[in-house]
Formats: sequence, C-alpha cells, structure tokens
Amino acid sequence: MTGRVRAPRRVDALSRERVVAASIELLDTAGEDGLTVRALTAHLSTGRGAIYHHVVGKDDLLTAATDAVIGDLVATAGDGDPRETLRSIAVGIFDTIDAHPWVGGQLTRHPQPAVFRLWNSIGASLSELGVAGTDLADAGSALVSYVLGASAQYAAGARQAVDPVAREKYLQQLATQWPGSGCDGGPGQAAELLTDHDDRDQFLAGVDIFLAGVLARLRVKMD
Amino acid sequence: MTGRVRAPRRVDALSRERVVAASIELLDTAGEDGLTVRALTAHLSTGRGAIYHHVVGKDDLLTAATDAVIGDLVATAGDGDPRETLRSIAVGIFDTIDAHPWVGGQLTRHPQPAVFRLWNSIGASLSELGVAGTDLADAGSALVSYVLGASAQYAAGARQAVDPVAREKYLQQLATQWPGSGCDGGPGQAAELLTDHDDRDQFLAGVDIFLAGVLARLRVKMD
DNA sequence: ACCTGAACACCGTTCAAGT
DNA sequence: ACCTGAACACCGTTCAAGT
Repeated sequence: MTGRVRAPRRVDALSRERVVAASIELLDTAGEDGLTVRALTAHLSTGRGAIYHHVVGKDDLLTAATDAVIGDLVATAGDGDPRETLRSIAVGIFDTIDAHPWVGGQLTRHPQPAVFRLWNSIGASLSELGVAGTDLADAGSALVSYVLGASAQYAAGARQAVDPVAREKYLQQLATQWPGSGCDGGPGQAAELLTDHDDRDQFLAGVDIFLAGVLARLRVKMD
Repeated sequence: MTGRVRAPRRVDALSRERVVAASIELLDTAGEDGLTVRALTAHLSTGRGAIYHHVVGKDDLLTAATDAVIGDLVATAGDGDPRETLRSIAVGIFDTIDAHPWVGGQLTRHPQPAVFRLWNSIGASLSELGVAGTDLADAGSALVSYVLGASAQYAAGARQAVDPVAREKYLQQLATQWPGSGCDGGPGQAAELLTDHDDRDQFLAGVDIFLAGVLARLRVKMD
C-alpha cells in the first residue's frame, strides 16, 4: 500500500532556496508587509523557528530574495550600440521593479550585490560611449540613481501625486472601472496596462534626457 | 552644545505640533526604527494612547513630520536664472535628506503633499527654460525622480558607509571592478566616491547632466 | 542535524476608566 | 475634552525539547 502519492507535505527538507522562493511568492502576493515569519513558516508547513537554520534573519531573507529576482538581469553588456544597451538595462530594471514592487524599496534602501552588477554594466556602456574619469563616475552614479530611484517611485505610485493630469485620469479610471468591474479582468487590466505604459515611456524619456546630457557634455569636452 | 538640561515639564497641553515636533526629534536621534509610540509618549511624558487624540496613527505622524521638515523648503522660488533655481532646489532637497535620512525613505515610498510642491517648483523653472507640453512632463518627472531617489540613496549609502566591514568590502569591489580603474591608486579614488563631501558634488553633477540633456533636446526641437 | 512551538521582548492601536 | 495605562492582537527571534 503506497498511499501518499503526490502529497507535497514533507517530501523535501527545508533549504535556503526553498525558504527564499517561498518568501518571494509571499512578497509578490501579499506585499512587503505580508512577509512575516508566521505567514512564511505556515506556507512552508513548518515551525516558526525552522527558517533560522537556513537564513540569518529577516534582513538576510529580503536581501536574498532581491538578489534572486534581480539575478542575472544585468548579465553582460552586449557588443551592440552602448546607447541601446543602456536603455535595455534601464528598462529591465524598471520592468522587474514593476513586477516586484518590494524590490524597489529594497534596492534603494540598502546597497546590495545586485546594485554592483548594475553599476558595472552601466559603467561599461558609458565607457564605450567615450565617457571617462570623473565624468564616468558622475554619469554612472547619476544613471544608477535615476534608474533605481525612478523605478521604485513609479512602482510605489509616486506618479499619482506628481502629475496632476495623470492623477486625475488615473483616479477617474479607478473610480469607474475598479469597483464595478464584474467582468473578468478586462477593463481593469486595460487600465493597468495603460498607466504602466505611460510610466514606462516617461521613465525611458528620462533615460534619454540623461544620455543626451552625457553626450552633450562629451561633445563640449572634445572642442 | 551648552550642556543645559531641559526638564520635560508638562506646562503645555499636548497638541499636534508638539507631537510632530517630538517625532522629528526622535527620528533624527534614534532613526526611523526609533520612532515608536512608546518612546514618543515617554518623551512627551504621557500615556500611550494620548497621541491618538492629535494624530490619526503612525502613518499620519510620518507624513506630518516629513511635511514639517520639507515644509517651506521649496517655497522660495527665485526670480533669477531658472537653471540656478533648479540647482538650489535640488541641493536643498539633498541637504535636507542628508540631515534627516528618514525623510528620503518617506518621500520615495509614499506620495506626499511635499512631493507635489516639489514638482510644481521644478515644473515652473523648467517652463521658464522653455520646456513645454509632453517634454515638460517628461523632464519634470525625471528630475523629481532623480533628486528624490539619488538623495535618498546617498543618505542610505552614507549610513551604511559607517559600518567599517561593509564599507571596506564595498570599496574593494568598487576598486577592482570599476571600469578604467588603474589611475593613481584605484582604491583611493573609489574611497573618495563614498565620502559625504563628494556625494554632494556628484549629486549636483547629475543634476547638471540632466539639465544639459534638457537643453540639448530643446535646441534640437527648435531646428 | 533538523525541526517544533512555547516563550520572550517587543510593536501599534483601542478603550473603559479617570480628571 | 483630554488623558491614562492596561489589554489586545500582532511582530521577529530564541531555545529547550523532541525526531
């Protein structure tokens, strides 16, 4: 009698990977405040103290989860146009933080290994553009700050307080489509996509302004 | 530091202003985690529930404290060169967040009235420069995002730089991985990137890059 | 070695009871 | 009306006790 064919109960032992994966799941579904030791251990069907055998504490958990999500995103600078590479790096960060808003607060609050890789990729592309020395440090810092900060703020919904027109539109859409949306996801999703789309364009416009500034200063220096 | 001892006498009745002022004091001295209802009410020599007669809750407290600190910072709109006005607004935000690091997280996490005023000031100066329409929205959003995000990240980084272990590790990685390192003493140059004084210069350099980009695009559009 | 879960020291908020 | 402080429902972390 075999019984218990596919019970996901205690088949695997706990591991750091499983704990981190469950944390990401919880963060995505329940938000930053939804990640509690109680909720996490309940999700893992284990005791409250079990995770402390695989993780130092909650800080370690947040850092590991962030690193797992941002992971290989900033893999390597392509050998194409450095401008395009920079834009795709920026958009990659934006989309990741948009999908996992808690990553935004995490990356901007405390420096992490993931931020290093971002620095290196951005620095390499700027270097390819011909930026060097102090200018490279200045431009790299500014671009990293913008990409991280703007993505985090867009994800946090800063746009609603910043742009009165978009705020009005957003609230109107929210008022008309959010409460009465009985149909399965259609209008609500459309509204989300619209606002996301605008945010993304505006974010990228900021990247382009920045790159234009870098190139303008580069040209001045060459004269 | 005079050494004068201030006795916590209960001369005045509690008020929203006194509660907010005490919160700011606590946030500045004990950090973001140091603001607890227990510590606050102890500081005010009152019962735990007393503050709830003057404040909705902790969120309201944080918002009010942030607004009080950022307060009239943006109010001083100079009628001089808009570029200089923009730079002074940016530096004002940077210095404020540097002095009150908790303001950084607060402004970037949740939209606030203070952010709206910042957007208006920056928008007005950009408008004076001749930026209009979609370009104004794009440039304004980008600058607000950069000023807020970069200031918050520099403040967070400065706090972490106090930890000697993390700082050393950070410097080492920076020195070995930063592209084009190899000039006079890589580590030394990397170390300079983390000092507070250079932070301000680097932050302002970022503002100038953005402004150069805005002006460059403006020139292109005029052709 | 790994896991359990009660216990501990916190936290924000509420509310009957006082003034 | 304003304040008090015990009580409530949480939280992260620890640790003797089990397997």
